[in-house]
Amino acid sequence: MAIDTPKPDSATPSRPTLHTIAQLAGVSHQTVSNVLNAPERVAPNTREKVLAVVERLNYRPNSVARSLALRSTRLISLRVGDGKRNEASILDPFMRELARIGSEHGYRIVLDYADKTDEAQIASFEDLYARTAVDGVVVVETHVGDRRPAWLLAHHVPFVAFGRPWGDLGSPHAWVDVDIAHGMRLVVEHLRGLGHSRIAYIGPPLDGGLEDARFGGFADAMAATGEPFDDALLCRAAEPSKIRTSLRRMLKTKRRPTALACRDDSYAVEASHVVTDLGLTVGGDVAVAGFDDSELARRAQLPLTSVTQPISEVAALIWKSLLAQISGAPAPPLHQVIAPELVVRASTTGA
Amino acid sequence: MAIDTPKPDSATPSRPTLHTIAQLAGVSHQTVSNVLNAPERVAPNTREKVLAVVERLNYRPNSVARSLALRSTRLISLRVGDGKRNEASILDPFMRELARIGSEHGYRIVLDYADKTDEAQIASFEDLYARTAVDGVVVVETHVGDRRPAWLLAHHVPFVAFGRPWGDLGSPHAWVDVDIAHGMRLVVEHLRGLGHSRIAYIGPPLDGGLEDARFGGFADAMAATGEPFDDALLCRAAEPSKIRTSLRRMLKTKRRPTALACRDDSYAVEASHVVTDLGLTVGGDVAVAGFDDSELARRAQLPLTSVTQPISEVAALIWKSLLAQISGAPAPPLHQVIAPELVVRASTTGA
DNA sequence: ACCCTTGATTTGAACGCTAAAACTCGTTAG
DNA sequence: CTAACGAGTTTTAGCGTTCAAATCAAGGGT
Repeated sequence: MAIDTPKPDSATPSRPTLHTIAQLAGVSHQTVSNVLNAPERVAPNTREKVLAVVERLNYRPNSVARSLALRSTRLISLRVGDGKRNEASILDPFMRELARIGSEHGYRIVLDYADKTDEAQIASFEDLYARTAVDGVVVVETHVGDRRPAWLLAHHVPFVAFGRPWGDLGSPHAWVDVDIAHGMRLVVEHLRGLGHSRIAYIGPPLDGGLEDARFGGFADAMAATGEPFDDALLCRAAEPSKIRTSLRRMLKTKRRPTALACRDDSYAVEASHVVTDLGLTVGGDVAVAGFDDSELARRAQLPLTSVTQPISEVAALIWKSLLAQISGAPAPPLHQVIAPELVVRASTTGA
Repeated sequence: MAIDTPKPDSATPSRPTLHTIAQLAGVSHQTVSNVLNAPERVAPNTREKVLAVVERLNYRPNSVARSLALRSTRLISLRVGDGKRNEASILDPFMRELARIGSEHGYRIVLDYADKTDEAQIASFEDLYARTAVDGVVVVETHVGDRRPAWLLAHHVPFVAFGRPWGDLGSPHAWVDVDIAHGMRLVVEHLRGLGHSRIAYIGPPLDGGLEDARFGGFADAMAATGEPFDDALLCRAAEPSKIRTSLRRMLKTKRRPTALACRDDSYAVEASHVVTDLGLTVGGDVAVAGFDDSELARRAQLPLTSVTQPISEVAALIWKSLLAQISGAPAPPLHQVIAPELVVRASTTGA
């Protein structure tokens, strides 16, 4: 058995392989593999002998070769966009959290760039699938009429959606979502507890999905805790400038709201600006509550009462389901809503 | 030549391989490979024949097998942390931009979780290196005494740093950085142009690197454009609360500053709050300028004048250098500072 | 007619790993 | 005394590509 003549002095010293270790330890390559993957199969003293060499050369199995043999990349795809049109600020910390938890299981997140449209994302999935480039996918920003879950399901790609399947909660795919209605209820109960009865809702137009749930949660909680919601106190627009003018008008009316429940921190910040511009005080004259507990909320002039998105729990559940799907264990798909929590700050209680 | 008996009806239909295509097209697997990678080598009519099958089956070469044969993963590692301690907000859009540009070259960004310490990150590199898990690395948040570049250099790992090598600008590794001194000069010139002579600097303590450059750029520009910087107008602290008390005191003095140049938008937001708390107006009584042009700046009560971080250009240069290093082309390492631009908003010009 | 070239294609080996089958050899049972 | 066993180990055969060398067919020149 000829021993490879080592290359003279290549710039990049070639890394050791199973074969290298095997030769140095005087065993076969498979024994080395066993030491690493199924130590109980090999006799204690050969194990020691092999491990000594492994450690000396700081050997680690080549992950590409491993992926080929095992048909598993240990990579999960997460789509990113150009971030131009206000892609939810909650996604960045979520991404980190996914990466963090994944690393505990030997998995990594790979960023796949694609436009926001379902078609673009499905084209991306198609590519990843055909090339077996990832073991699974995390889908974010689900919406009404979302075509992605059906495609992934049809192609047996392991995936979990962050966001419920609008329209069909019983869809046979795994998803996790935050209980927005509950979050809104917490906001309403908090404001009611402070004595507010005229509470306005500030948000974007309905979309048949997420926005309906947010507003619906708010309206339901209003009805359940006292005087139901008064439509005159609705301020709904997509553009910040429209929000401003519309809210300004509302705040000038005789029976103006004493509290504003906002769709998210971004709207809440906008609303706060209007309040102070009118010479009113946030937290004093008008209570303002946001949603998401983003940096925006924490860093506002008067820190905003908000609702935390439990992204750690969401990420943990997503991994749990993903890993289960990948391992092929037959299990009922994950369908879970997680209750968020209220964070009370000065914007509702006053300074 | 026996044709594989197709498995009856496996749940996941196995994807076509080169071999599959070859059989259906009646050629050898290598010809199929050539059609895909070096079309000029194969006769036009066989090419057509093969392409027809490729398209019919929607075949794409398995990227793992390709990686193994080519010894290239087309993956670049970017470290992420838990985001707990305020990891620069500029990094999130930067990450997206890296992913976007990479996708144009068939490369992807993979998130590798590691603590902020150099040691933790080097341990991560070591692992990636030994397993040949990536083709290169993007290093961010360089600092004084950074141990990462030396390690990567010693192991011939292609990498580019976003951030100059503090202490040794001639270091033989590739880096890109934003010309912070120039950014500060733009701020100072802008404020001078508005007639301000008493301009304060608000920032964290010096660190011998980045912070010195920021403050130095400011002080130099001050000296170059009129009255040099007055040490009494320095407000330096790491904690937001200390910034607040210290700035409050400064603004109550007889010769208070009429403008505040801040280390970044985060400090600027903090400073703005102090200004309005004292009953003064931002943009009127006191001009406030930030740095980074982050969401915080755009969404402030009075939008902040700030300095844009040219992350698109930075990302583009990083890819250019990375790809060059990976291709092995001998080229002088990239050492480049990019000039940022000033974005004037109401916080300095008044509403 | 013969050899040499050229272009198109195929064959064989390699990339570095794992799974499964095959082999060794000291024990134990029949 | 031999057959069966089983723990430990090696051998063989992939995984799906690419690269390098080998083969083949068709001309072209002498």
